[in-house]
Amino acid sequence: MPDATQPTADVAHSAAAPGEGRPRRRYTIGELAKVFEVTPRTIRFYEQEGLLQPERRGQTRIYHEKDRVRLKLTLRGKRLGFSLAEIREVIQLYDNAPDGDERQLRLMLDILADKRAAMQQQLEDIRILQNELDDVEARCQESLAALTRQRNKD
Amino acid sequence: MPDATQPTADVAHSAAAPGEGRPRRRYTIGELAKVFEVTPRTIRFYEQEGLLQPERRGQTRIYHEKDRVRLKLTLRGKRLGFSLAEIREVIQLYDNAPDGDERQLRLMLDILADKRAAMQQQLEDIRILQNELDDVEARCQESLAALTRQRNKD
DNA sequence: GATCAGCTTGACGTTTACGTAAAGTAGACC
DNA sequence: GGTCTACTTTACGTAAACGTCAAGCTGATC
Repeated sequence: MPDATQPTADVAHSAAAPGEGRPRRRYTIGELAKVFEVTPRTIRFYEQEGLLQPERRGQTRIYHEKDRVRLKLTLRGKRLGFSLAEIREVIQLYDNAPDGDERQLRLMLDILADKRAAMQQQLEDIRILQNELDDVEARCQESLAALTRQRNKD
Repeated sequence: MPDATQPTADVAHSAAAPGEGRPRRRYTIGELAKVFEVTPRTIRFYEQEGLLQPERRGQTRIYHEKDRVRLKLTLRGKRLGFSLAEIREVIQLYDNAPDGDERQLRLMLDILADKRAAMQQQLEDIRILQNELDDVEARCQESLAALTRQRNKD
């Protein structure tokens, strides 16, 4: 099932560098994993698939806000049934502002239209499924009410 | 990507039995496959997974309206990122009107609430993703407009 | 009656998205 | 300096959802 749980995803832990204006939060892989309720393995895998590009301090990875946002986007995409490859596409859309080429821009707009159509279809699908759930629930409630009436007859 | 294409799924082919009121449509596996744009293999697999129970005429499968509806439901579920196991659950919810047991009924209502929560989360996810797409599109349009202005300066 | 399209059942292969275990490293603490 | 804990890479394993043969049956048509 597309998991309905969504993390608040804001932890206060690493310190701001002294004399620095913005907090400039940094995360270890374990912290991010805990926050989003995934395993470190998953996060490394996403990196391997080109969805994340954390900084390296020697051998260990250091994640910044950008990475956190990307991970969040990734998990959201997964809840919507996107494959990692598709999510990567979206991410590349997102931070490739193709300023130069007009052909590129038009292509991008086309792709966006496609994604938008997919979203639209999803909305429709959800609407229908919700109706079906309503249906089942109504029948359940009815059965339950019938049972209760039955019992009160005594 | 959750496929945005959705088949109209109404073909006129098999005949109604003579003297019968309703059309009583029947489908071969190939017909269903074509209508929904999946392979026969997929449909057999869904049967193996307990999502479909077509009639058998000797060795060959015969699909009725009920099967068509189930297949449609299944594909809709897939577009929403449900696993086949979860879809089977929903289907069982759908045609198990548990008239008898109160405990069963209450459990069913709980499960329904869960599914409903998942749907709700999906709606939220879609809303957010649509906003992000809007964002990217706006940037694209802006770049494009800038290019056009540039060109018109000549 | 041969051929052909479309159905059937195995059975093994493939992709995706990780899980899991092994073996090593690096910093913090006693 | 030993011990933890949390990180690292490498590598093999696995579940889900089919794809892809292979080999055979079956009804229609030439």
